[in-house]
Amino acid sequence: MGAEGKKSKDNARERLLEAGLDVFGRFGYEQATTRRITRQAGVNIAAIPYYFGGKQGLYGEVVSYVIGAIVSHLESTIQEIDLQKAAGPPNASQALALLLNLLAVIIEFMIGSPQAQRFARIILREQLDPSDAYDIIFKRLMSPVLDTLAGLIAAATQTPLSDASKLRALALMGQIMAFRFARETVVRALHAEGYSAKETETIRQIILEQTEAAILGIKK
Amino acid sequence: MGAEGKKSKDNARERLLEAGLDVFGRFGYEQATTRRITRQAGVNIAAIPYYFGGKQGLYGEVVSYVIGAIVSHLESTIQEIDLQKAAGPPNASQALALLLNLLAVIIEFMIGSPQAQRFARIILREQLDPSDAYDIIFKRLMSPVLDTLAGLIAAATQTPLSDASKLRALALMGQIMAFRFARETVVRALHAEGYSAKETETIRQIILEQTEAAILGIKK
DNA sequence: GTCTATAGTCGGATAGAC
DNA sequence: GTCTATCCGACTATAGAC
Repeated sequence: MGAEGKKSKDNARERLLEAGLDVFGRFGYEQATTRRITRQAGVNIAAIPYYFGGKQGLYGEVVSYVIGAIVSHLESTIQEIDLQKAAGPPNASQALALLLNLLAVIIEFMIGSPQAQRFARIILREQLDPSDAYDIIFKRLMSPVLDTLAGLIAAATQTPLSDASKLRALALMGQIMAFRFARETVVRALHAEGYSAKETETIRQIILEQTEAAILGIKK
Repeated sequence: MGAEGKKSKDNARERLLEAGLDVFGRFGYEQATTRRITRQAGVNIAAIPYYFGGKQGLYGEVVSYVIGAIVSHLESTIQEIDLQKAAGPPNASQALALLLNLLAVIIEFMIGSPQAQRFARIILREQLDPSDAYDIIFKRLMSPVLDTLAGLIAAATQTPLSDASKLRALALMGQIMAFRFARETVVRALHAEGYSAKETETIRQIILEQTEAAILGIKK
C-alpha cells in the first residue's frame, strides 16, 4: 500500500505543495490526479479543495513556487550584472565574461541540480500547453533572463541591442535546454543513466566553449 | 511510402490518421479524446476501435507517420553526406559546409514548414513521457541525425569522434529546438504572432552564423 | 462499414459527520 | 481540520441493429 513513512510535522498544506511539485512535474497537469497527489502527501483528498480551492489552485501555487526558487537562484548573478552596467557600459570582453558566467550559473542549476528536472518539466509543459500560470513564468523568469542575456550579447558583439539580440539569446539558451528536454535521447545515445557530476562538467565546458567561440566569431 | 499523393478519400481510416496527427499534436495523448478526433474526422467514434484496435493503436500509427515524413525529408541530405564521406574523408572546410547545409535543411523544415509544429509537439511529448513509440523516434530519427552531425563536427573541428562530438551535436540542435519548444516565449518576447517567412530567415541566419563561428573557434 | 446505445471506469468536487 | 460517502461528468470500448 502507500505506506506513508513521513513525519506529520508539516501541515497538510505544505505536504500538498511538496507532493504537487513532484507529481505535476512527473505526470503533467492532466495525468496528475488529485488522488495520487493526496496519497503521496498522506492527506485526505478533500484537503485540496479545502486549502487551494481545487486542483487548479494547487497547480498555480506550485508554479509560483518553482519560479520563485529559480528566480531567487539567478537573482544575485543578474543583479551583479545590472550593477556593472549601471557603473558604466562594459566593454566587449567584460560583457563576454559576464555572459559566460551567467550561462554557467544557469547550467549549474538546470543540469547539475537534482531539483532541476522537476522544475524544468513543469516549465516545459507550460510551453506546450500554456495555462494562466504561463504569465508568471514569462514575466518573472523568461523575460528578465532573455533581456539580460540579450544586453550582454549586444555589448559583447558590439552590435546594437535589437530583436536579433534576443533571438541570439534564445539560441544560446537552447544549447542548455536541449540537455534538459532531450534527456531521454542523451541517455540512450551515450548509454548513460543520467547526468553525473562528470557529465555535467563536460556539458558545461562544451556549451561555454561553443558560446565563447560563437560570440568572438560574430564580433570579428 | 504509403498513400502519399492520393486524393483525400472519404476513407474513414485516412481521415482518422489526419485528424489524429492534428489532435494528438495539439493536445497530447491524454487530452486528445477519441470524441474530438472522430468529430474532427467526421466519422463515428466506434471507427477508432474498428480500424486501429483502439486509441493507442491510432497513436502508434500517427507517430510512425510523423517519423516517416521527417526522415524522408532529411534522407537525401544525409545520404549525400554519407556519399561524400565514402568518397574520402572530407577536410575541415568541406565538413563545415556539409554541417551548415544539414542544419539549414533541418531549420527549414522544423521552423519554416507549417506542419512542423504538429510534428515537433508529438516528438517533444514523447521526450517528456516516453511510450513504446519512443523507440521508433530514437532509432529512426534521433540516432541517425545525431551520428551524422557528430561525424561532421569531428571532421570540421579536426578532433577525434567521441561522446563529446555527440554532445556538441545536441547543443547545436538545441539552438534550433529552442525556437520550436519555446515558441510561446518567442512570440511574447517579440510581440509577434508566429514564425513568418521573414522571421524564419532571420532565425536561420543567426543559427548558421553562430554555428559557423563556434566550429571555427573550436578548431582554431 | 457505419451507426446508436450503453456498459464500465475514473476523474474532481461536495456534503456533512466528527 | 480531517474524514467518509457520494455525486456527476467525461472518458474509452463494446454490442448489436442496419
